[in-house]
Amino acid sequence: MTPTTLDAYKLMHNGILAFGRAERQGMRIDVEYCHNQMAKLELKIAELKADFMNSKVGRHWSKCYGKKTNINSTHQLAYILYDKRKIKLAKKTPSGKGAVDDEALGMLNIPELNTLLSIRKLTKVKSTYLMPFIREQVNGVVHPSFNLHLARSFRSSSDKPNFQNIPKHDEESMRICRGAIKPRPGHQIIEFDYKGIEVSTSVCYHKDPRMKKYVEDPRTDMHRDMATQIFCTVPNNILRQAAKNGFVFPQFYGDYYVGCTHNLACTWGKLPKSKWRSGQGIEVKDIHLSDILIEQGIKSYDEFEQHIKTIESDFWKKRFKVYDRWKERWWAEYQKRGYIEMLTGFKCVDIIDRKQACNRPIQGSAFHCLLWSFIEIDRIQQEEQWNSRLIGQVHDSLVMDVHPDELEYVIGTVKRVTCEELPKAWDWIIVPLSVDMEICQVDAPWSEKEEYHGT
DNA sequence: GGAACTCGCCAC
DNA sequence: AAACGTGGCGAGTTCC
Repeated sequence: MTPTTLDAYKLMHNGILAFGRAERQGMRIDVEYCHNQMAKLELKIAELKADFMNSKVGRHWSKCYGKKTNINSTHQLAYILYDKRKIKLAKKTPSGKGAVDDEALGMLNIPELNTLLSIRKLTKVKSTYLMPFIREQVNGVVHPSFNLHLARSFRSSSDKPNFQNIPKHDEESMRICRGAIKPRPGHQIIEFDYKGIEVSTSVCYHKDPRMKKYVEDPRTDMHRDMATQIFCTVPNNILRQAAKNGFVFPQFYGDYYVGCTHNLACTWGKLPKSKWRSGQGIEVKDIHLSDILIEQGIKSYDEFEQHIKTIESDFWKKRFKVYDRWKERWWAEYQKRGYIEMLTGFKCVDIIDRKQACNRPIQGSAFHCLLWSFIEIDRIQQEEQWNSRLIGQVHDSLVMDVHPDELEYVIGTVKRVTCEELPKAWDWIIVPLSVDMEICQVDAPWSEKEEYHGT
């Protein structure tokens, strides 16, 4: 039952064939829509650009660069802001120069820079998504590649066009980009995604009883508990999300309290890196975050950092101490043997550091769960000659183009394969699995997706 | 004229 | 001791 290297090989082999069929199937692109959206974006970008060039920074810029002024150039912008206008660096790039990314510009508090951020966002949508969709489509269909031989974590990657990074969280970008992707006529797009598959997979390695409980018992909620501890209040969904994306996942990936504090305070809590006053930060039930934390004796960013340091220590040394010990053992074993062995049968022979040694088996095996399911659903879809088709995959989710008459049957089959048959095939899976679903109406583009709870 | 680099940003 | 894991890719720039 424990997969061997031969099993691992077969997973790759069958995975490539299944992905090949999805690639050949491809997905419809509404080319006319793309052209219309691009025209709209160009107009908006031109307006915003005119605004910006009329501002103080904009005029200074064109005075320095004349005809060579390029609003897309980060180098030029950094030169104008930091060398010409002598603005104090808000932030540095990894190589130590003045940063001009979203966060850095936000911190400078110069109104026209917000215009620049809007321009960047729209330009990104146009040149990274809409233009490649048009470039890559053949007769209105794109055929994204899904690669199994590139990611060192044994995940997949996707290119030409990349199907795995289409905007989802920013509502406006999501609407424009996913609005271009449509099902075949008379069909509908459905996406199934494994709920918390990386956390579940990690439990299969370290078997931490407290994390196992969180994964097994639907009445418990790890992210909500962490949000309660971090923000010292009954958390709403925004704070829960903040705890999840600003603390829990970064901690799993190897971040530490300094980085997490920055995530939680600046990115999510909208709190400054200073002493806090009443009325700062996001609002939670009519109360500002700063007031909640000040009430608890956390009166400044530095005190919040100490608070998070304590929580980090509690997280690894008490709450999930079995997971913590597993990381030590796992790293020691890698150092001794020179490779790590995944529960899916893969040997990862590579020069890696501690974080990579602990992350790869988890990320890799979590993806292998999806891959196994993809292969099996692909097999059934052929054998039973479905009209519905697998068309893509995003690490922990699979995307299908389904005929409405087959919808209920497809959902039943996918749920059975992903949540029942997979754990039967791999007995190392010691936690229950579940999937969430998003579905679009017949003929509707992917932007119209909605959570689905039927059957 | 292309390779290689930096920076920035999208996804999980 | 140091400090976020895995990808793709566009745009600008520099080097050869």
